[in-house]
Amino acid sequence: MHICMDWRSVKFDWNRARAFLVTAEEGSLSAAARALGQAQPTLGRQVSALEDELGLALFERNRRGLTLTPAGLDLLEHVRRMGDAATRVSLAAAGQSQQIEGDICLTASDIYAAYLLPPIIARIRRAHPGIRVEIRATNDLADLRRREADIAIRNTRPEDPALIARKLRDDTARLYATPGYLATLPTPLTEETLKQAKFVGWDHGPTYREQLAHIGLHLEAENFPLITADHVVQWQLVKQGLAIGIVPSALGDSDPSVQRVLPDMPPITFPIWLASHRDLATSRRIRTVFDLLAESLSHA
Amino acid sequence: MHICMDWRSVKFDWNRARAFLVTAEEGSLSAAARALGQAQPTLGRQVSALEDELGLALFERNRRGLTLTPAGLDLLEHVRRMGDAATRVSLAAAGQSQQIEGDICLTASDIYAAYLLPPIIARIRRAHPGIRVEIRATNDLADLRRREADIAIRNTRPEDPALIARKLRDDTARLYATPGYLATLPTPLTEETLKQAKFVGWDHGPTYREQLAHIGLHLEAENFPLITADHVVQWQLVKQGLAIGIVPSALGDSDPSVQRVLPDMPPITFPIWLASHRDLATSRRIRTVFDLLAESLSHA
DNA sequence: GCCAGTCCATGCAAATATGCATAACAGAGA
DNA sequence: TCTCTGTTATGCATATTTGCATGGACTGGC
Repeated sequence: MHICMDWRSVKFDWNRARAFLVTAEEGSLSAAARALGQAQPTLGRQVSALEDELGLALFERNRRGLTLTPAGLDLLEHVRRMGDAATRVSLAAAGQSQQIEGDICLTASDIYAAYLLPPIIARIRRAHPGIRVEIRATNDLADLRRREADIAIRNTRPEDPALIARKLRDDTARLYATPGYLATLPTPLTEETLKQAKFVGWDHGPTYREQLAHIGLHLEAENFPLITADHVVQWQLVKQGLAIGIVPSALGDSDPSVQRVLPDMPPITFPIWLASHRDLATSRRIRTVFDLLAESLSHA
Repeated sequence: MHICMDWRSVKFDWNRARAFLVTAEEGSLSAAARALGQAQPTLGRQVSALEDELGLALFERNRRGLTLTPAGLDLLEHVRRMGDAATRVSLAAAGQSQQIEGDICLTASDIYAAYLLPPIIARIRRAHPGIRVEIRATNDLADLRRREADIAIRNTRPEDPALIARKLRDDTARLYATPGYLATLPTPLTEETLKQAKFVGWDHGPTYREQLAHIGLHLEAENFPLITADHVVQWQLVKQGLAIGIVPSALGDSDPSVQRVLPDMPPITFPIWLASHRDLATSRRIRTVFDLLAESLSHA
């Protein structure tokens, strides 16, 4: 420790710096307020107070919002570093926490979150009522480095070395449709006649078709009149009898309103991975949930 | 900007992190409160609140003070990074400031601060009444990187590349004593007979004697019955007629109560440097004071 | 041209944090 | 042993900050 360290440079209100950071990153006071769970006037006043404190205009106030001044832009760079350090503080703190009680945030693809996770969440809640679980259902990979979630369930191998990951098992998905829809197709149904059927697709690109080509189904763009990146919507469309869709076997088989298309066709297989930030692994709560998830998910 | 960045990891109260940092660095809540200009209960409550927020014990509360827990120690490391970033924010902000009004902190050796600086400060205040000047009189080099001061007057060449430095001129110091004291010495006074005189020294080490050896005066430890690192005290001892001391020529010559010892002896010379942090050079206020100091100090 | 949706600024009441005064306690030194 | 200086904790009155409910201004779509 320094003999007589003075904290002149550290005396300014750090929360105001945070307000500035989030406002600048989010682009508006209102958005920042939403992100931070505070009121918009609060953020506005905090930013103004910071400007007064530093004697510096950080934003230019237009009618239509705020734009950073050059000074603000320069400062933002430094405040970002502060934010990064804050993230690491938070990570380390969560990792140190040995309490079972507290919040935990899981992320999974929408369909896993909707149909696979709920019974497991119930089990977690039963075992540890002190844990509050937040579920982030999204198909883009949440950034665990930035702590957008504590634990992620993914279907690809996480490559980030900052993460610890465990492969649980391989899951399978198959083609499903309602009997009503299948009746509209030519019989007998083969991989060849299936080319006249309609499918629900992921996206407009070719990746989905390539996936299907893997299991011997060569389709064209015309086969995909319905496109949605949301798997739950996909599943509901299939249940409505509008098209054939790829659905996780566990979900498809458990619903009597649909049946497998070409039951003898090999399924699509994909891995189930569980991932968490390395620094969080020391947290008792996160460890507990991680293990419970692993245990629950690994046997199909 | 990320599509839907969430600020979960940034939501915790940053001021509490600051409270923790300063408390840990200063060693006690009271010291931290003093350093931060807040009340001790405030710091205590902020730290407690942080502990609650993180669900983590950071300090062990003894009756006699606080000691970091292992978790606190681990966290401190990360919070330090936040503090460093905060320092840089402050530096950048100060550098961006184009206001003349505001605070500025100078540092100089005690004797320069006491006898050289005041008239120059008066000049600064006359020219720019909006500037408030704080003077940090200390003989250890203030750390400009940590912004313990904005501008430093030093007698050695600043080597830190983060600083901008300007050599103003060489200053001289000579041996002074009161006529009364000199009368007690053998006559005629020569470099040889001077070996029987007493001197005021800096420290117990040999550096002071080496300085004197440079100008042809070879003395022993016995010549230094008075030791003080404080030059102002040194000067007062000389004026009391207790011993011979090295005093900046400007100061010694201006005081009729003392006179040069061996007037023909070459003076000790040392440079006067002005230094400031590179990031601060863009500040109009600091630039202004820097230039004023340079102008005032460069002609003897 | 109007309407819905977005943004920021301001007034005011309620919640929150702060500072002061004080208590209780531990060690150093006379 | 007693004082003196240092620490942290607590009660309470006061400042400060916050959130809610507005108002005003702009954009884009119909």
